[in-house]
Amino acid sequence: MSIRVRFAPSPTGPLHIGGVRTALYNYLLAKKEGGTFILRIEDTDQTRLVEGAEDYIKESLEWLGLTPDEGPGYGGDYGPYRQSERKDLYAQYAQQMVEQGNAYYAFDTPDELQAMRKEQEALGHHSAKYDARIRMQMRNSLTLPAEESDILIAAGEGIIRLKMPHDEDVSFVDLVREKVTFNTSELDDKVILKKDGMPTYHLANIVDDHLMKITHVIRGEEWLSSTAHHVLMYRFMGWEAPHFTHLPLILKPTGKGKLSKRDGAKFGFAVFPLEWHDKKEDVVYAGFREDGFDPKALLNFLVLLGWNPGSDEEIMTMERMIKLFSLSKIVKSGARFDVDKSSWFNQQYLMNTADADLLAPVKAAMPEGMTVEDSYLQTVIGLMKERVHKYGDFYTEGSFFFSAPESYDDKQVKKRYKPEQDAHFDAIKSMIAASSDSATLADQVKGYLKDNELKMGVYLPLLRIMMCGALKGPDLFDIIFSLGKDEVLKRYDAALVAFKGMES
RNA sequence: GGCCCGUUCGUCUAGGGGUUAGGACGCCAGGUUUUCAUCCUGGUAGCACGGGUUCGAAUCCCGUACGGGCUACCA
Repeated sequence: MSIRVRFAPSPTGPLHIGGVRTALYNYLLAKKEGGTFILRIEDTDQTRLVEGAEDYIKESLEWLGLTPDEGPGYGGDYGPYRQSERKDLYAQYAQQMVEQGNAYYAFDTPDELQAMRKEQEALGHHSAKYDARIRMQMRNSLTLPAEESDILIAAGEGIIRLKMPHDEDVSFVDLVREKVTFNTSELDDKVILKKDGMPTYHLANIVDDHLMKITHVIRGEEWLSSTAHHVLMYRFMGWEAPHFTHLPLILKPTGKGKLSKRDGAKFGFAVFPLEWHDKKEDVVYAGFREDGFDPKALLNFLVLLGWNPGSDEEIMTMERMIKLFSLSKIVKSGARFDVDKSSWFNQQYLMNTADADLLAPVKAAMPEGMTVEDSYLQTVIGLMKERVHKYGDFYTEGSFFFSAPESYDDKQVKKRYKPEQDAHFDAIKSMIAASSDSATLADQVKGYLKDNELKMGVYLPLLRIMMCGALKGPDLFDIIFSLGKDEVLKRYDAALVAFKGMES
């Protein structure tokens, strides 16, 4: 049977980086095995829906290149792929479990539940669960006379809870952790069908995974504790459960807790693939795209956060990741997000990509109001790409390619510049004015310096500062030829004036 | 608190009874360069702790500590 996996986010906000990695692992397994990668929108909590979140999720997946084979807007034979549109499907299964004695109706109001928890707390039971010990004290179809429950059910007052069996070990195999066991007496009677007729995650999940013929569930570790409930439900329904794989969480750089929404601003990096404007909070959360990352580099960085190919190979294309991916090499422990390494991956990507392929994304990162010719920009890309980490860096680190320096490294100038050098600089200037190509000019200038017993370490750095403002950047003569003679001579004159103003 | 999961350089990880505990990021030093970056060479730094099992434990077992997750009519 061919593999079918799903990525099932909830549209309650932007997709975060942990979700991106979950999507990636699902995608990789599907592609490796010639299977199907499905996007399912888990929007069963109508109160937490956020406008634009579903579109954001899709746009993110598209940007990353993790395009679903099936999903809302992507077609597929197992739709609809939005749980809210499948609402009518779920009740019958919950109903079936009630009839089988595996579930029951409960009528407790939120107030009553809260009162129960308070009461239990007072008795010393920390965060009490609605479980076998408690359920006979509550208002439900197990405790109320049948006629009374029937009336309440008919009036739409009931919700459906799973009835956990008494003292039974439920085990399942997690492909990363091997065997995991829970005892049902530790498990609560989870709500599976809510008052509004919507299923909770647990019901919707197993029903849809079954109906959509999902073979492998790959999700975050936060779901590990409820997996026993899911396994039990598969058993109640007489369905075969899929294989489970729980992914270690991505932690804050401090290692304290899982990475969350606000950590980006706190630690200085994006936690979302795309920038997200939270209208409710009126906050803009940074995105990797807007920060100048290439999605391929991001994915390469993420795939190694919790998985390895079993070798020292680190720089991988998507094809390579697909080829090498395997669930058995997924790591068990949580991984911290390392900003430095993420930007190293992006730099590696830049260095290994052809200038022409970099043109479009670099253009996209261009500051507002700037206009640059493609051919020139491509030259700059070629000269700068091993010196930058992100797309925007071409304009900041390489600002001198686009405008004359606004200031000069005066410390370095003072160290080297003397007015007596002016005559030699004039000679160099005329060489530039007469030059026709970079290599020849370099030879001429260096030859001149040698012939006159002048130090390269004095004149060349000064010439560079005239062009760039500081001692950094690509080959000096390449810069000169990229800028063009007019611009070079203009900068030359302006710099010399500035240099003279500095010494004194 | 309870249950579940985890713990190898600062970080990401390899190694799963006998290894000088390997690689990558970062950092440091040297080389290359007019400079920066790249590149090359070298260095820094780690098996959480305590008991067992064993001729031998980073590796297997138990305990402890620490960390994480879950503990909603949220996902």
